[in-house]
Amino acid sequence: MVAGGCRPPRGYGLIIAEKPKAAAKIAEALGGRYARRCTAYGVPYWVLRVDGRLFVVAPAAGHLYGLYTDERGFPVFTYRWVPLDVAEGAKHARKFLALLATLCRDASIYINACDYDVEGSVIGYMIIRNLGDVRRAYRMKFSALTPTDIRRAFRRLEPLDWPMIEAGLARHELDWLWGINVSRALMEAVKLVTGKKVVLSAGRVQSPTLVEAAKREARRRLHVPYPRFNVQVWLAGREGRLKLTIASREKLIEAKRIADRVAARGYAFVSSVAGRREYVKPPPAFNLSDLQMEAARLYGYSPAFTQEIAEQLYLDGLISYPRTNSQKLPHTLDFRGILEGLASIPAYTQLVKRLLLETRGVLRPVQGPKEDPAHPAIHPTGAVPRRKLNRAEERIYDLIVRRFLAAFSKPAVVERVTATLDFGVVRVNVSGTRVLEEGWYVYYPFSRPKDDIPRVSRGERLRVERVVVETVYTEPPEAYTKAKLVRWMEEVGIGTEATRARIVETLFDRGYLRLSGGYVTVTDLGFAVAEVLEKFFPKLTSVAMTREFERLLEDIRRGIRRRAEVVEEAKRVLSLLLEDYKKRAMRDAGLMLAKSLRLVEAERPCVICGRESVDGRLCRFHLEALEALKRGFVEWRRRLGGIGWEEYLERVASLRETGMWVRDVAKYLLETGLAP
DNA sequence: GCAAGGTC
Ligand SMILES: [Zn+2]
Repeated sequence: MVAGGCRPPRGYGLIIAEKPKAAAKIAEALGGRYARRCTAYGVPYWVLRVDGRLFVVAPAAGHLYGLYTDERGFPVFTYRWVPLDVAEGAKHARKFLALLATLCRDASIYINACDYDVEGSVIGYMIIRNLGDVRRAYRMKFSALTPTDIRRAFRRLEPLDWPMIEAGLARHELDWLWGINVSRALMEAVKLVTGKKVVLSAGRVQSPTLVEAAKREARRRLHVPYPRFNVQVWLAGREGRLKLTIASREKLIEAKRIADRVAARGYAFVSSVAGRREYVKPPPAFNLSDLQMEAARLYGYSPAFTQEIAEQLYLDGLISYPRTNSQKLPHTLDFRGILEGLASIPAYTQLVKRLLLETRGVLRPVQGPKEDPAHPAIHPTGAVPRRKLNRAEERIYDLIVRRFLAAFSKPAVVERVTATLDFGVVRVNVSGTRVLEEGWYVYYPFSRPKDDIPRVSRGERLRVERVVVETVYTEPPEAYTKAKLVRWMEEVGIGTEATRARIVETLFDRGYLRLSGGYVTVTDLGFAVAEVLEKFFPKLTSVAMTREFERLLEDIRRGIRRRAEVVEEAKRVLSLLLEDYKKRAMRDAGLMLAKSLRLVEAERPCVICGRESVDGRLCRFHLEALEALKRGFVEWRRRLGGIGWEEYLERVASLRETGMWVRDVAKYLLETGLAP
């Protein structure tokens, strides 16, 4: 350890922060200029005096302990807390543990100053339990890492928050029990059937996500496009030409009737042109998933990549903590200081100047609805980059800065112009927008709409130059991107800001998902795991399990239930499920999984794809596709007013919109000439 | 080797 003031004499108070950045803020808030920054084991800590008493502020780095077992096989119900380098091989944890072990030895009291949430309670508690003494421990409770909040929390130290700790411990145990046991159940099943070791996994968050992706993928592959008939017209007016779809009908005959009458009339009359002003409020500052969505939309970045970049910017001191759900910028932040800092970055000098003029120095940001227990929305710190940012860093930083600036700006004024065109048989509204006042678009141009108002005037006669009936086809549901999958997880409330992108990547690492042209597709293994889980462990495939856990944890926090009873109940439920599975279902599950991996031959292969068939001819996917094709034929005949089976198959087989399994079956039927 | 949760 460093000499002098960095080795305080026995009897100091040890304040444990969740991370180095938080430790620095706490030290500064409590010790001001007199906080001495020291380093040991490559980890910073601070020594300071408050009212003459000596304190040391030292950081953890998130969880430094995790659950671990050395038992093999399943069911496995015994586990213990061990240092994270043992539990997960997390080498970086070692130096933090080493420092905390050293500092805990001579401390007289221990103060858990980790983020005030269940995980923070567990992080601090495990350190104090293993390296210090819980009988001399306290909790600091603050909802933001601002000097005021920190000082207030320090003056009002509370005893250890046992209900919160117990809830956090229960969360870890429940996830471990379900996750480890069901993962092993999957792997053992494959091993039983093939003798091979394949890494498979399941869990409260990853499994509902996999099932969601599989459902979407199946709907896409089973999509039978239906025809629609659009009446398109080319018009000529005083201000130029325009092309419009003026009607869309399911039945060809109806669309044709409209087209004929429009052509016969030869003109359209502009019966009205109306403009309506809309005030578009600036969006709030980013939370992590908003940032991930924008980076995906604008630059095609995956959520995990965006997060990695944001974390680096945070570590470099350029932006605030990125793993936040908050869309709020609390007034305790030093807005003016941040803006002054940004003004010294050439790219933002003019924008900041403009913003200060526009707001006349009254800095009141829009606040979004989403909240976070520990961190505000992502914002720049105002620090000037001390190195050249790479392209991705520059883009992400730019998005964050601009979104922050926009939050203080005025609404944009957009005019929506709607023209009503009268074709005799139909009246059509054509609308478009134009920006009248740029407002916040000046700072955040990425959401600015294009000017596209219809160029026609009231009372004008537009000449119909051409009329065509165009056949279009219904589109399959949209494929997920990684960012959309992360957003789905957020919407249904599973995972956290810190874990969602990582868990999506886990599904890829397991071979459940693949990327194709930037879109998520589900592999045969992914479908098989989803099917096995839904059949044998349906609870784990539903987001309802997270809701149930939340209720249980809340009960523990309120003292209505005890951790031990909640954990015992989970073990009981799992024990029944797993014993039953082992006896009756494991071979079936193993076969389903092994066949999807092509480790086992199908007994009666699907004539199209070789997967196991249901009826000796088609697999479950192609059988479903055949059913969809038959239903589609009825609909196509209704819409077209008559079409033969073979022509129908030919058209469906050739359409871009057709789902893969449907196309397979259509082609197969055409080749073999088999009747449906 | 397997979860989900922290953070580096
Ligand atoms: Zn098949």
